[in-house]
Amino acid sequence: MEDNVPTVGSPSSDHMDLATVPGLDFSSIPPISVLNAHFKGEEEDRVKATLRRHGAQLTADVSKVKVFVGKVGTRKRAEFELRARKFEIDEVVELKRVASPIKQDGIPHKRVKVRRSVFKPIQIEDEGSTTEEEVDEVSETEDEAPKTRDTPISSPVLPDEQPVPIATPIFEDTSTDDIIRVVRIDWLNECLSAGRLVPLGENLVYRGKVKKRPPASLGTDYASIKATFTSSHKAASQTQVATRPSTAPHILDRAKEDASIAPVKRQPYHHHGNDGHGSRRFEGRTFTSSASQPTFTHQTAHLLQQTTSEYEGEDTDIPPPPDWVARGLKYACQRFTPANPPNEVFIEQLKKIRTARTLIDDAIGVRAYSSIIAAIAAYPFKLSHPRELARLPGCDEKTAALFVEWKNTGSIQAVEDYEADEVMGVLRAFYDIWGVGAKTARNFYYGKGWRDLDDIVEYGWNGLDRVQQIGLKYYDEFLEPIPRAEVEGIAEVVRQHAVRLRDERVSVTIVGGYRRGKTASGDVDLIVSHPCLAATAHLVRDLVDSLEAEDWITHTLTLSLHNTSRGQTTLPFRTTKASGAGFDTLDKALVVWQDPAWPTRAADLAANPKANNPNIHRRVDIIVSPWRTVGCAVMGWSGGTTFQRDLRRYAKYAKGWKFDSSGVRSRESGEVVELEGSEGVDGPPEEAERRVFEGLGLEYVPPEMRCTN
DNA sequence: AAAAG
Repeated sequence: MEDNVPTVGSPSSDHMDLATVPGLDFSSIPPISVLNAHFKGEEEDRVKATLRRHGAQLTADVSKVKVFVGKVGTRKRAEFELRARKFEIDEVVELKRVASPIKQDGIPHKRVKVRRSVFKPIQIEDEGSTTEEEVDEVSETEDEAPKTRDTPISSPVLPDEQPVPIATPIFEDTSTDDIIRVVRIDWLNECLSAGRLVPLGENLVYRGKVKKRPPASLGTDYASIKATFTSSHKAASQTQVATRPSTAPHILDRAKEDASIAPVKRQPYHHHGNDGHGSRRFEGRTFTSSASQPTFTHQTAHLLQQTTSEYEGEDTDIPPPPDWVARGLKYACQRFTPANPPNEVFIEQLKKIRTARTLIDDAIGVRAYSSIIAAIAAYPFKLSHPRELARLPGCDEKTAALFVEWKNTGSIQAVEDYEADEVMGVLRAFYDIWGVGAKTARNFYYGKGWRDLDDIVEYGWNGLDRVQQIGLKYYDEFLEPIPRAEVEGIAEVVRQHAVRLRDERVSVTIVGGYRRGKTASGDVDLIVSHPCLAATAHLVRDLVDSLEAEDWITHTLTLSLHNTSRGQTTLPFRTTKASGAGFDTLDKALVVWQDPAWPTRAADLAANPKANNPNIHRRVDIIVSPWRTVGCAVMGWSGGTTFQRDLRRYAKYAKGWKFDSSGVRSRESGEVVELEGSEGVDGPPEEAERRVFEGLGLEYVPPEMRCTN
């Protein structure tokens, strides 16, 4: 496909032609620079070469550049790129566009959608690794990005904006202002196919007046990082003498700036979040995409070279790759991941970047970082050289660059930015409400204009659903870690009730973080089972009723009986899409738990029948599994998130199966694969779990070695 | 959209 597609004029510019088009001359256009975001491989070099061959004044000098070209789909993205390069744009000259529905009403959801599809996240090198449930994931993965526009393709620029398109020089400005433009790369292709300069039209994504240009840069870009990195020696000679721009004052400045525009509080109906610059400028900071972090890009080029040169000649000191790397095992379920790995401190930084990705609702970025984190967490040596890192699955030179930055400066700019960003703090607080995800958190901030939890309570309480109200009511309590002893106590209560409801043969297995060995858990996850198939039918409901009757359960957040209503069979493969990635395959109750007993209870109640129970509220998940698939249930609920995701991917790609906590099916025939026998195993659920590992062809991984998060 | 790992 690559070679057959006509290259010139390819709208995505993926195939910039190498030929020189006679008569095409860019020399009249102002100094131009290429935005490297979203470029793959040699692409950026090809674009630059093409421009150069046609006489363009290519420059890396931020004091001169007037035009940026790149894969930039939206105004917002353009703003971001400029901001990231430390341009201060004083005034945005709005491009008037015809009938752009999104622009008209500025619906935040749509903006998010558009923006998200525009940037390309860290790439994971292995073929299908970004996909778990490929249906919904592949579609939102890369490539379609540059084609996404926030205006209809045909929407012309209004006449007053570009008076007489063809006759007038394309980049002429009437004013003496320092005008900067961001132009979509497609324009270049259109020029190439036309054989002459064509009007910018819709390819002019952004135009603004520069208030302040950034200090002179190092002129190094990402391509050279890659080159340096891959070449492994002789880096020092290319190293330019340069110091890292002092970031501290900059951050402070911006923090101040941010504070100054920071919201007058309590204006729930005044949507200052949407329309002005106010909050939009917070979106898509450095952490939106490490693929395009010019802030550290040229700094890092230097740093990486520096590090690489520091390590020159020490290649032999790099430890041989661990067995799982050498054998090319790329799934987290194929290796041991302990709780406190040697590179924990670095991993903490990456987790913050991932959190930022979560909060900007960038699922792909979250997955990419999760893979990276999981791989590093399984790496048994303290990382000393970036090249060690880059051989791990999911990691590449960008990851290595982060490592170098962290190693050499003790911090990572993207993390600093995230932590200094007030908006992220607010979003994070909202996200921590049970029942509120990234979308809702963002809507609270950008849509409703709320700035803290009090705002929600004060202005939004009635708009919350029941579950969110509960989440907010017990906000602090749910964030309190639960000690192991208390987890065990809760499990024991559940067991007693289950025994009372059925018989002595019930089993309660504590899964989740507890089983991975955490000293304290965020919630309690229990798998309840019974060797008799009939005994587990409707058991969740019976349990909830019973525990509620004794005041252990104060609220039921969700109760699902899907499995029972299906006759407790393994979730069918090719079911309706709505049944999702397997969340509601087993019967379960997500409840709020509280110990009903307290020392002075009797007296308190005597004095006041409505006396308050002072005990802390806890989140408890009670999952009921039929015996014949408990192994899958226990396995599916014990690992860290990435372990689980990779387990599904492994089952899919290595076995052609669909793994689910309610069992395993063949993707080909749709038939149940009975890894635990048709009636389940004789031993305890842990024994059944071992059988599942065996059946999947996996080495047993003890739960304490599934700490991929 | 959100909940689980």
